[in-house]
Amino acid sequence: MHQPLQCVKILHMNEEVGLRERKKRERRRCIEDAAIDLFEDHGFDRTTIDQIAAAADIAPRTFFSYFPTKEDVVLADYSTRLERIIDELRERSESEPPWDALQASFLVVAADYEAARDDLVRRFTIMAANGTVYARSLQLQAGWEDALAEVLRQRANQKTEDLESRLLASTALACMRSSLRHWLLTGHNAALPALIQTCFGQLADGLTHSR
Amino acid sequence: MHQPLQCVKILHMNEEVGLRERKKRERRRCIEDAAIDLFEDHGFDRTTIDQIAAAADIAPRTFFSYFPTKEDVVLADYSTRLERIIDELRERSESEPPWDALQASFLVVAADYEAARDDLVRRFTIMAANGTVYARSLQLQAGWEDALAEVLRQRANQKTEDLESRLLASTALACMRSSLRHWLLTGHNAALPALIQTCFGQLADGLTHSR
DNA sequence: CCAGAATATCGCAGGCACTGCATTCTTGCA
DNA sequence: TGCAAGAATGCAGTGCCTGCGATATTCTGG
Repeated sequence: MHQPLQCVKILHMNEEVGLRERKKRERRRCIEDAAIDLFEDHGFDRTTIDQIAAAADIAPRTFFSYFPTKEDVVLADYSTRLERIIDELRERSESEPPWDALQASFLVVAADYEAARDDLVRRFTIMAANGTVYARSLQLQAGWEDALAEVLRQRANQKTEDLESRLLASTALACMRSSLRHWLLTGHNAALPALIQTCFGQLADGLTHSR
Repeated sequence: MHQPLQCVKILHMNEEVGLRERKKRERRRCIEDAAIDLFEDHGFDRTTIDQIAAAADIAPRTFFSYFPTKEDVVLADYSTRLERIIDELRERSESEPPWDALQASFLVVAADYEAARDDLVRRFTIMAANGTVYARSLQLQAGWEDALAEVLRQRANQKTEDLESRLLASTALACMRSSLRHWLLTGHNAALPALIQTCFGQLADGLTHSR
């Protein structure tokens, strides 16, 4: 119904990236860079919105039209990556076992993590050092857990919220967090996808035979 | 006052519960009750510290000598329960497989949850309805995950932080959250320990054969 | 029982994140 | 070019949270 119309609109926007849209993206990036520099130099807590605004050459009020909270500057495109996992999962065959589908979906995005390695390490380092930033990231992950569980529920033709889908989504995210943490702590030299695969594999085989 | 001096002294020496300590606990409980009533009636966001203080008959400033943040009133004794899981895990034989030990430790505390059912349901309901409270609970859980992983690491005689211990701790907490959520959504009629056992069992057997 | 030590409560001033609203400026389009 | 949409800004205000100094309460040793 609205599908054709939407396509036209999207195409139109992609062809002509107006000055307005371009400036908005530039400024957003500018705020991110300025903020992350300040966070690294003086710490997250000791950096104020006013300081970020000054460094990014915007009015303090303007900051909040780009990011809802100070924490979200660090997480920024975090959300788009996780949304991609969900898209990936939706496109996979329903005949595939749910855990396999989850693993495959996470691995696709994990490969991208390697590409933007340095930038991600900076952000994750700030996140690991500050409780409120980490709390915010967990809060966002809770939202994605809901979305993941919902997709899994539909795949299994469950009518109501079921424990199994929730558990699968929750453990998948646990795999991701554990892998990311280990990746950071070990100097992010190992391949992230391999770590994730290890975690998913462990849970696939069962934890009774662990160790 | 009405009691003989000797009794007071004996009580003090044996239990160390002076008037000071007793009043502190009473007031803490009083603040919790007042706050939770207000949260239920007007919502967490629409309740201010000043309102809580007025209802609990204390100065607003005093609130923060009992709770570090507004969110923590809802979570209150949450932390002591999770600490008990860690104590339980420490006392278990090291020959026991880690996942079995984790399951047993969580089940012990889950039984207590049933005892304080109504109070917990009130708190969890507020938590489920408010993002910042849930975020705070996840932040606290992250701390317990660290502690759990550390105990598991020592059990396995690992020298440095290892991926396996972290994954075990993380998935165990995922089991707990999933179970609690399902318990709440289904009208908290089912036995919580049974739900937790289901989750742990699923992961013990392996997720490849899921569904 | 009573001073002084230890500790709790309280009031005050202030910092900072975040919001709503009204105004001004920039950009897109006819 | 002129007008409508949207972005940036300034301002005033709310509310959480903190440090500090003053006051009140409880504990302890004599």
